[in-house]
Amino acid sequence: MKKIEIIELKHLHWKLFPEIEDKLNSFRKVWFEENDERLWEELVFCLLTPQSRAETCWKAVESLKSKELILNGNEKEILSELKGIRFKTKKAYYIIEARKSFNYSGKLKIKEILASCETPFKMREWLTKNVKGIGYKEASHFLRNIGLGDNLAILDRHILSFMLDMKLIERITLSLSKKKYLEIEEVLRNFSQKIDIPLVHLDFVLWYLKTGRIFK
DNA sequence: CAATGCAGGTAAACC
DNA sequence: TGGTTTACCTGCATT
Repeated sequence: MKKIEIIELKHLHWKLFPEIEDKLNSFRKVWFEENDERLWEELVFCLLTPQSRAETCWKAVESLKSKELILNGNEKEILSELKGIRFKTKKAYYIIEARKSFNYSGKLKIKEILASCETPFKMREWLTKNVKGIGYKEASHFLRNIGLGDNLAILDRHILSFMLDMKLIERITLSLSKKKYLEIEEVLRNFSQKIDIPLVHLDFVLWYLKTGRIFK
């Protein structure tokens, strides 16, 4: 990716702002208007995403839905729908484990549990502690996708290499501990204020710069 | 074509 | 105890 100038970022953001807001509003509807099944689909998607293509993961989620396996399929059945997804054996296991942990006498209870956490920040803590396969990056991704990610950073490889370019961080480490994640997130939060682009918008702006598209 | 390198992470093992 | 390394596993681009 070519060197990005801050002025260019601001300009780009101004141009993309309405589209990004539309997208964010559609995410917000998930939390405020949709049911637990819909939240579960997003969580499954985020469990599949690491090191795999978003498009392939969406197809897998759609396939699980259409075959009515996403709520009831066993590990083997779920696995059979995860074609093309990296670490699928482990991910099928994570999906089963997560579904069990949200299951209260046959009913999924995600919204209620998250709501009891009170803030998105605490929800993220809860998710990383209680859902195997979900770390800070994917928890932030999930919360963003259901409309609660306004003050969270999704520190993926692209964002980190951007931060490196901008000299916001010194190096990219192989894995981020909780402490490190929160530190770097705070740096990006401050940067987003400085350049007057909301933290949750930054991800889309950079993605657009790289791919020419808003949606990911 | 085969070999190689490396992706939009996380948990667990390892000092 | 906490930072660092490794296993997980496959598709795809590059050589």
